[in-house]
Amino acid sequence: MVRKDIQSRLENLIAAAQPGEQLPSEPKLAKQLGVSRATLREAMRTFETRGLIRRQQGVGTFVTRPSQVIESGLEMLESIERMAERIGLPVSMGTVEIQICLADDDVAQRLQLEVGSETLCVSRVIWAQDRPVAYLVDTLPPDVLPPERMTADFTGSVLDLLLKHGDPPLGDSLCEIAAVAASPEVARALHIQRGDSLMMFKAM
Amino acid sequence: MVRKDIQSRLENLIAAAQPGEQLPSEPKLAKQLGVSRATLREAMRTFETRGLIRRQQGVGTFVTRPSQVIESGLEMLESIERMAERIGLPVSMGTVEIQICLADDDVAQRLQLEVGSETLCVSRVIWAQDRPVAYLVDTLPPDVLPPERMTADFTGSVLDLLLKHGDPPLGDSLCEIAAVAASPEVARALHIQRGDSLMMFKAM
DNA sequence: CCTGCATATTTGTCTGACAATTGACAGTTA
DNA sequence: TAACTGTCAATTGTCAGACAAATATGCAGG
Repeated sequence: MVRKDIQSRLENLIAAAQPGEQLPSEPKLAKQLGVSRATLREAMRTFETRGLIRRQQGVGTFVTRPSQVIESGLEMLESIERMAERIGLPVSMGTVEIQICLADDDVAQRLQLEVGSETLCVSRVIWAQDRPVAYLVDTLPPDVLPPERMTADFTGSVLDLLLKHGDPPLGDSLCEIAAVAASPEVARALHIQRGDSLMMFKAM
Repeated sequence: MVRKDIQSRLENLIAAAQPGEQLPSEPKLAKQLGVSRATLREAMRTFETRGLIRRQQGVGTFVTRPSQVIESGLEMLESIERMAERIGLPVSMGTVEIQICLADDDVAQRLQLEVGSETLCVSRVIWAQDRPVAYLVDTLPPDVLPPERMTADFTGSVLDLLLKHGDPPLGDSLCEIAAVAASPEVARALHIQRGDSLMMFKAM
């Protein structure tokens, strides 16, 4: 249980460090923790995978700002952009895909439409610091929003748009999230492993 | 760009493998990919961190993709813990509340029970770093689990309990998450403002 | 059938070395 | 002076081989 030990010690070290701070070099850290450099590197690799540190050859290892995904849990309804703005994270939207979908059974019932009627499906990937953080699918009844407004300059979230247009969103809006296996298309868009479980947001 | 290369190749290899399948041993894989074992291990460590593989000393490396749609509801809790773990956030469970609820229309239909029959409702708050991130409600048919086992020492997740008792997870478990306004009781438990929007997990 | 026990296999860790990249600094030149 | 260049040190990335630890497997003996 050597690696796990130094992993927790490293965790504390990283947690105590300021964002952007440079960690000691690997040989120093390895000697300081009493493990070989290989073991230290494997532990460091986990933190790099988790996005806690950034390593650059010839420069050093630096502590990055911890992701705030968890904290978003309660304010999920708040737009991701707002959240990112609050914490100062650069967020960009990836490929925006707008399709006309036919309402299936479930959608039709929730939106009080007829099965097979046309709905507006807006799907997009949201990036934060070169990492995909969300794959968002919005299903809208076509009369809520004219499509030309979307295609024009669509930078905000659907929620923002709805708020801007004065529609009462909170009354009967429903957000359903399901853990689904990433389809090949989604996996490619997100650069994640196909089959990875991810959260799918179905907001109506 | 050696590690990244073999990382993508490994990604394909893992994606093509069946869940539970054993990968070739590290020396073989390293030779096959043309890298040293240390480099291979660092790449493998990333997959282990992401939960795609499981390694056991003396046994081997196995692909552990939980692509089962079953237990999707219970998986949600696991994904929260895993997500938090990936970011390095300590997650704990708050007040566990167990009630006998009467199945309403929706619940009865999903669990294939009669409307009004008794069900076991387990609700609890999940904390991550002193912040409530989820309010989770599990509804179980009463014959799945005797209540006295719950009240005794309930520290793990429902999933742990079910697995421990050897009960096969129901084939059509469902997880529904809705954004609801916090009721006064919930608001008090969460120490948030009444009326705040939060995510409610309904797992069956 | 079961119980030890030796053995092979596999992952975990260590050691030392070299390669690749980058930043800093002194030296050179227009 | 300002810009460019080459050298050097520091740091991460990769490599090779070895041994330790854990586990499964087959075998002998009860």
